[in-house]
Order: sequence, then structure tokens, then C-alpha cells
Amino acid sequence: MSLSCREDPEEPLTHIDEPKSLLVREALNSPAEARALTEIMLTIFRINGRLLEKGDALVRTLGITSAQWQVLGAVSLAAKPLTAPQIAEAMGITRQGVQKQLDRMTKEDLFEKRPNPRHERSSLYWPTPKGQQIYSEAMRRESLWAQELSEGLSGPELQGALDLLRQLHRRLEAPLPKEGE
Amino acid sequence: MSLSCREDPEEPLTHIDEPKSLLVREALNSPAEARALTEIMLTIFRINGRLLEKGDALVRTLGITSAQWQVLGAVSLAAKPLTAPQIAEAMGITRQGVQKQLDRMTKEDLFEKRPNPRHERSSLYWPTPKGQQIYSEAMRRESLWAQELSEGLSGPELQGALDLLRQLHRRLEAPLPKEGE
DNA sequence: CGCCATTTGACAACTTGTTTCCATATTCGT
DNA sequence: ACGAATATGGAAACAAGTTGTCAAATGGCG
Repeated sequence: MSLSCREDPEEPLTHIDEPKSLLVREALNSPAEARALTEIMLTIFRINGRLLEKGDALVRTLGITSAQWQVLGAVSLAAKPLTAPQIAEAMGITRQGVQKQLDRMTKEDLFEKRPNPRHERSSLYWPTPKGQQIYSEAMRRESLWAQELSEGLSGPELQGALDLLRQLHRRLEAPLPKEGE
Repeated sequence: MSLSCREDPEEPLTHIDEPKSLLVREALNSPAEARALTEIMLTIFRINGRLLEKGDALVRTLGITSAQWQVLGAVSLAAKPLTAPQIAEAMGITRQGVQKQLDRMTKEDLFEKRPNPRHERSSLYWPTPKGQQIYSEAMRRESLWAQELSEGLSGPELQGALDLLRQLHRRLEAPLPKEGE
């Protein structure tokens, strides 16, 4: 949280060669659009980190983590019981990761397993009344927080940013061309 | 990657009660700005996931992970050798996490330890020529990728989205009010 | 100078999620 | 109906990061 060892930024210590020059040269060669997009990507990383912090803090006193909140949200949004792989697909993470959260939340009486008529081993999961109550309280808090956070932001600008981000997301989802692996 | 078990979305399976109604009610109570912001946050989560995938794929054939790329970037941006805690501060993670990456990369001849005149045990780290070369190639690939990805996107819209995201980031950084913990 | 709080490195345990491997269940083509 | 391809769960290993503990180094203050 603090750099006690080298506060003053100018004194030249031991340095021999400078990769920075390469970084700068590459950046200047790019068109403005690509540079803006790179900045957007970096900002998304930073915001993502902050959002995870805030999200965890928001639901901590409900006894869940934001990962568990997300699982509750995926099932609630589907409005019907889902299997672990279905939830994983909806959340964009692996089924094993989802399964761990489901196991924990089932043990904590937030989810219940139901027999799946379509599959002998792959149970369906549905929130218990306790799980539903916790989820709705989480959503209430999120809603209040979003209202506070959006205070004074321009509606059209928000919508414009959302449109662009969705476009970006669409461009990112399809191709993963193996990169000469 | 595919939901084989429940493709048809309409057939009512076993469901008893519906938290969805709560979700929808909350959403409709919120002003449009808050709803757009919530959508932006969800989209950021999704884009973040895709970006991490792509970033890893981009540098995989260079023999580094995106975490290591980030460490190289932090030191290159500073343009002088840094200690592990300084890099951690710059990256927003803990010094132990950075130290793990530094240890690995030092072993792989991507970083070299230099004696720190200010501290007997806390070494300075600087990329070796090999590390510099790998980093500059990573940046070259990133630049090409960003150009490709930004193709056809409107410059002003990109800039507008960036401005809004930065504003959002600024609003997210300060207050973490403990939430009645 | 000496005490003491802070910083740091080293180490270990834990968390969250991914990957890999295997055994079983399911689906689909013939 | 049979067999192959695909899904699935479970366990184990791995990856990246956090937290906690301890000892050594540093720096400030009386």
C-alpha cells in the first residue's frame, strides 16, 4: 500500500537499457482507434478488479461471495432449475468451478438438488427459500448501489458506452485461432 | 461448451417458486441510468473474461503468461529497476503474488536481480535482454491485435466509451464504506 | 546510541478457478 | 439394438493470488 523504499522518482539508480522505448514506439505507430481500444481494455481490467471488491463487500454480510451471488443470479435468470454444466455455460466459467460453489451452497442450504428426469447423475439445482431470500436482498442492494453510482452520469453516454462494449464483446467471443500452438 | 441436456427452453420441468419475479421487479423500479450501468458492469465482467483468454493466447507461444506479461509491463513502464513491493503497488496485487512471478521469471532468465543500495535483502528487478525481447514482441502482437479488433469501430464512440469508463473507474476507487461489517 | 514500528523476504496454508484424467451415463447414427 | 461419440461427475494437479507467521533489515525518535 506504500512504496517506502523508493519514493523520489528521479534519482538514477542502476539501469543499463530501456525496454520503455519499445513500448512507446509501438504505441505511437498505432492508429488512434487501436490506442483508444487498448486503453479501454486496460480500464476494463481495472474496473473489473474494483467491481469484484465492491460486489464482495456488498453481499458479505449476507454470508455469500460474489461468485455465489453470480450462481444464484444465473439460475434465477433462467427461472427454472439448471444443471451445473448449464450454469457454467451461462456464467462463462467451467463446470467444475460451478460445481464447487453449488456443493458448498447446497451444504449451506442455499440450493437444493432435484432429480433430473433427463439424466441420472446430473442433478438440477434450485435455490431454497433461504437462497431466494438472500438473492433478492443482494439484488436490492445492487440496485441501490447502481443508482448511487450512476448519479449524474449522462443517460445517452451510458447507453453509448454499453452499445460499444456489447459490440466489443461480440467481436471477442468467436475467434480463438490457436495462435500457432 | 454446449448444453446437451436441456436444449429446448420451454418444457416446464419441476419448479415450485420463482425468484425471477423479484429480479424483474427490482430492475423495473430502477431509473434507466442505473439499469444501463448495471448492464455495463455485467458486460465488463464478460469482456474481462474474454480478454484474459485472448491475452494468454496472444503470449502463450512466447513462453509467458499474461500475469508475467503484466509484471514485465509494470517494470518497463517505470523504465527503471523496481523492487517486488513496488511492482505489487503498481499492479494492485500483493507483494507475495508478485514475488512468485519474479522468482519464476528470474529462474527462466527473463528478469535479473540487482543489488539494491537502499536495502540489503530487497533486490531490484530488471528484465534481461531475453525478457526485454519477449516483452517487446508481446507488445507488438498486442498492437496488431488491437488494430484488428478496432477495425470499423467509430473513433469518437471509442473515445466516448473510454471517457465514461474512466469516470466509472474514478467513482469506484475511493469509497469502501465497510457495509456494516 | 538504542528501542521500536514498519518494511521486506521466505514459507505455508488457503481460495477460486482451470486443466487433466478416468469412469460412468447419455445420445445418436447405423 | 448396438456401438461410437459426447456429456457428466469426481478427483487430483496446477495456476494465480491472498492471508498469516516469522525473522531480518530499515528508519525514525527519544
